[in-house]
Amino acid sequence: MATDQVGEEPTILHVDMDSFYASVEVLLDPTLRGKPVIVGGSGDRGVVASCNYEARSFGVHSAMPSVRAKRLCPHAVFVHGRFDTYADYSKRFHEIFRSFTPLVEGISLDEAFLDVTGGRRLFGDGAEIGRAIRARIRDELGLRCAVGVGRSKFIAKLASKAAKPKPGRPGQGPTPGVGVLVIEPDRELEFLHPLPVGALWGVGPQTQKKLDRFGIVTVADLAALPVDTLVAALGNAQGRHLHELAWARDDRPVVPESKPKSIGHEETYAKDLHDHDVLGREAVRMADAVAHRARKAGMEGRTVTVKVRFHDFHTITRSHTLPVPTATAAVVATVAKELLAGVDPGPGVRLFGVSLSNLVEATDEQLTLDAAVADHTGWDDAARAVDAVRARFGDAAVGPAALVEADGAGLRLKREGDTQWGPRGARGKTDR
DNA sequence: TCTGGGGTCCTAGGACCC
DNA sequence: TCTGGGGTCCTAGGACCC
Repeated sequence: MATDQVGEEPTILHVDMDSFYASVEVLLDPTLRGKPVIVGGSGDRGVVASCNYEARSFGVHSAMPSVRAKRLCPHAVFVHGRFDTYADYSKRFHEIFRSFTPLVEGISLDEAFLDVTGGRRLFGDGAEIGRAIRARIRDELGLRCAVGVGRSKFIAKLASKAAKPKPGRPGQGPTPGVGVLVIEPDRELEFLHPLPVGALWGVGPQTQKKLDRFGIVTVADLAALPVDTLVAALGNAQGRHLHELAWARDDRPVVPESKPKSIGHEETYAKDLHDHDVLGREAVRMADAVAHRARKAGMEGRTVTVKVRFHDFHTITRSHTLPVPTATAAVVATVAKELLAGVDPGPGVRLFGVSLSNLVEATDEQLTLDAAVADHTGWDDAARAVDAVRARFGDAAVGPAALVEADGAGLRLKREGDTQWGPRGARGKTDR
């Protein structure tokens, strides 16, 4: 029994749904079957979030501007994403995953890693589990997926990609994939080294450009480069990481259920905004959404960040860290507006966003305070909550931040002896 | 071609503390 | 003091992923 676990290679699965959002849309509206379907914004500034194989056969792919997708595939059906619905489906196939192992790590709505090392005696080897999962997802949900199996997350992910169908020519169906692909430990390098470097996790367009200068095209080329050279070119963390990956070394564990580190909301506007007041109202709306989601997640955060993207795509962020975490919309909005005061929207703002980070799990006291302030149920409740925080964490926990105070138009954040707190970004740095 | 919205992680400089 | 060095936190930006 013990020998079964000791010295054994882990078995990791990566499950990747086939064109997930678009497939769910076809499922919910069977008249779409057989037609090219594109999920995403259809406006001038929209992009493709997902598309089915009928659309892909015309060269459409995720992240492509919708304007271009329309040109490539004029008869495509555009649908707006219904992310709550996708999340429901995601929950359902996660339940299927969890019937094979508790070690399930979702990396997006449509992808997950499974560590099935402990379940092999019960359910069979990786390939068998992969086939069982595919069959259940097909039979119970009517969806398709590809499964990669390997000794590590990274190999499993590359394997699932290789197991997927390939888009055919326009008007023709896709070439079916193998569905489940197992990469045995002794075949890893054989599988990995011929792939283009861009296949590696963490190699995007910018990194690719840098690697081009060394004449690196394949993973084998990358593996042949000394680590020090790579570190000099890409920095310490990325250089070492990519070198390890190029030799198929990846010991990152499958981690189920991790807490979020930030919660944000942002929007690209159909027409640029130029007006400070309009932006201020947007800040309130976004702060509201962010605070609501934070409370729902049972989290609160100390750092509020605003993000502004100008018409020319130049993007800036301004942030401020509070002494005490919050999940109160009014507080987040106040900080966001203060930060915004140091930004000139004159050139035209195409995107604006608010996010909350430095997250911690909410304490009961803080939630009571938030609720009291947010609902205006009464300052007595708020004061009691503050007292509770003081009693538990000391004066320092609430002293510097003091309270949120109603003042006519809304709420203002008060800090001790502070006449001009707020964006320190206003200390001479330009926005360009 | 003209670039969404949700995130994660890394880097680098400065402040501050011991 | 002609000034060390490490650690941690904050801010801003950038690359990347799905």
